Amino acid sequence: MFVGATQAVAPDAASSLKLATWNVNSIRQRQDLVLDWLAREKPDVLMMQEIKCETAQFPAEAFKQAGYGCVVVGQKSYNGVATLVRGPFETVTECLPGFADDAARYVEVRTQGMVLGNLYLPNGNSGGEAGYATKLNFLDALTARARQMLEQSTDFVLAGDYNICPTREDCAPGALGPEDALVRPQSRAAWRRLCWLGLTDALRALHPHGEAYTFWDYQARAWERDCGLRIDHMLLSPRVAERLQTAIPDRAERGLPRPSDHVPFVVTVAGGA
DNA sequence: ATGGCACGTAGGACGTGA
Repeated sequence: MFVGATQAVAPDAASSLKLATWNVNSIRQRQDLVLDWLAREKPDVLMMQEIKCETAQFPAEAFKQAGYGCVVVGQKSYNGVATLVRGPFETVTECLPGFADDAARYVEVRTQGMVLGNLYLPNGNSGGEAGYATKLNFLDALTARARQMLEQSTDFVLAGDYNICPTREDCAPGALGPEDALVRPQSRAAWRRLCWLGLTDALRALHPHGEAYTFWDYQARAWERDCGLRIDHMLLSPRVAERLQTAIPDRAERGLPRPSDHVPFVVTVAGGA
């Protein structure tokens, strides 16, 4: 087979991999909305956060009928993550190595030749300084995990609700005070330490500037005023970053009835073949 | 500045979210 001139990599549904992350704010409240979205968008993988239920309460059967296998790490009332995968996969870990906390905030799967970490970072605004320290500890452990996978030459994506606005333009004017845990300098410094391992912020790699919010508060008519935040992210390891095609927050989802306060963030990468 | 909204746990308000 003749290999001709280099061709621009164009998004191609047949050969590209579609990955999504979405903080659903209770899967029991959002089940039908998520199923509708899956039927429309047909991602290969959906990483969900804040499912807010115990593992046994997760509607796994409904998603199975929609064509997805799932791994669920739930707990009562709060937190909880679940990853839906079309096609074969295996679970790598159901907790973040090096983070000593029983909160359900991390799950990792291997599929399509890469490791996909699904994470829900502590908000950091509750529990005083100890609560904030937990957020930084999680980021330290995540950074160590990323470093380990880089050393092993593993292709990976770290996706989820980071609860960090990386820069000023990721936070609408007046949306948060300067002391908020989502914008505190220490939070942003920890984000940069993670990125500086050599990871690529999928959204900013393709859209270096401008608003790309993924969250609008339920309060104060935040959606109507477009008073949003960019806090849901995907970080790509180097070889995955070279395959990056698109990165789009699905804003339309926020305007539907009874939405989550977060919208899906969708990234496509060229297929392995 | 003030948390005004939504969720789960309750079967009242309250903690949490960001």
